[in-house]
Amino acid sequence: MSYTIISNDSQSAARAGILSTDHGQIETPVFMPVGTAGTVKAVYHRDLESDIKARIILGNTYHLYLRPGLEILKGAGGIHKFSSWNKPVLTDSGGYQVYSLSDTRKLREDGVVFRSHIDGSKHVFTPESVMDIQRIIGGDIMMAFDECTPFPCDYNYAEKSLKLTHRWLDRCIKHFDAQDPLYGYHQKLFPIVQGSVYRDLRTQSAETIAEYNREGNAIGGLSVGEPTEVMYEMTELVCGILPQDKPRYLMGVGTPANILEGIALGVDMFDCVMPTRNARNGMLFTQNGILNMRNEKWKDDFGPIDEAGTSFVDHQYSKAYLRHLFISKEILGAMIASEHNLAFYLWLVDEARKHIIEGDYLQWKNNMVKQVSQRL
RNA sequence: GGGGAGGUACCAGAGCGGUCAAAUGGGACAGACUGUAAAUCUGUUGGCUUCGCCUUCGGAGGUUCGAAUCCUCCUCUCCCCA
Repeated sequence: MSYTIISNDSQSAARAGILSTDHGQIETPVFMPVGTAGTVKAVYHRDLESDIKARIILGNTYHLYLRPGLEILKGAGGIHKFSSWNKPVLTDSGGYQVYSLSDTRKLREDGVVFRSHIDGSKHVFTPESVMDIQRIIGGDIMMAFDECTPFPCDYNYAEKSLKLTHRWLDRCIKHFDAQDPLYGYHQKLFPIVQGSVYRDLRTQSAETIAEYNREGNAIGGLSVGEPTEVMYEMTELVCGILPQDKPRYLMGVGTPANILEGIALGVDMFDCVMPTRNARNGMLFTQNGILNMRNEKWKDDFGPIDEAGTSFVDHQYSKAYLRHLFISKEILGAMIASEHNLAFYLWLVDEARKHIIEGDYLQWKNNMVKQVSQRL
């Protein structure tokens, strides 16, 4: 895997690049649709590839480990073959589940004891076992096992958690480097910066992670409820420390505006459930703003879903029809909205890339942030 | 013609003398959602000058300090028998 920067923006930290993997090249900045359980919910792989133009998708260690389980994944020959997705995959480590499933897990030095949310059974995740599991899942990019700290989070806990995450990182790297991939293509490991909302902890973490000099680096523990300005502040701080020549991945972010701001701060990769989850709940993101498709005002709007949209769904279906589908709780509504939102997100990062290369990113971004944040 | 059951908020449907502007569903409307335990969750849903007041439980009277709840008549619906 290699990362090549094509263009650096002169007015911001934004850059355009190409990340190469054995399953293909990823032009950055990029948005990675989330496919937790081996599926980007409600979207065909066919559409993900040709209509949405997804360049890489996510899978989740915790969820795939519980279902279908390692035997099946191994038997299938990894997640690409199992799900018939031949482009790159990034697997999250389960560190987010340490946060989101905090009611059903116990944190220890060695690792985390989880209670399965499916059947209550007990499972232990250690940095080593999480590396092994991600080898079996077979993602092109694997993530270090960390604790995503909650917000708010007091300083003492944030510091303690950060140190644990760093010790785990060291174990992840040692174990990862001692193992070969199982399916004949390369896998890379990205470490994750933590440190909550504290500048000194973030600095310390970013410096620690920079020293490992891995193929890419991630920023975690943000977009968990902290003020947006704090998220930007931490991102800027960390991007200033992480290696310039390696891709930076801001985990779990975010809204279209968050992504555009993140790019300006030097982030190359994003993922978020928002375009898919919110789509299933009736929310559409467009370059002109946000729509709640359940709202009564769309009931007789027979115009296209999004005149400026790049997906076929934008022109094939009307707002009135899509509203009807949501009001009627028809599955097709979730499918159309998910496809639209993802196509929009991919369009957005693609436009960002063009403007970085053309040299007017900042100006374009400032205008676009205003547009996409409007409520329609 | 005879016998029986019943008419409650947008719909269905509890309530059967005061704690009822009226349970619960559904529908409608609005909001939330950021490395997915989410096709989920939350709020509102008679009116108003909204810590209170006014008008509501088929219609009209009546009993009572007090009625959606009891009585009388009217009216409408459904079921059974002829």
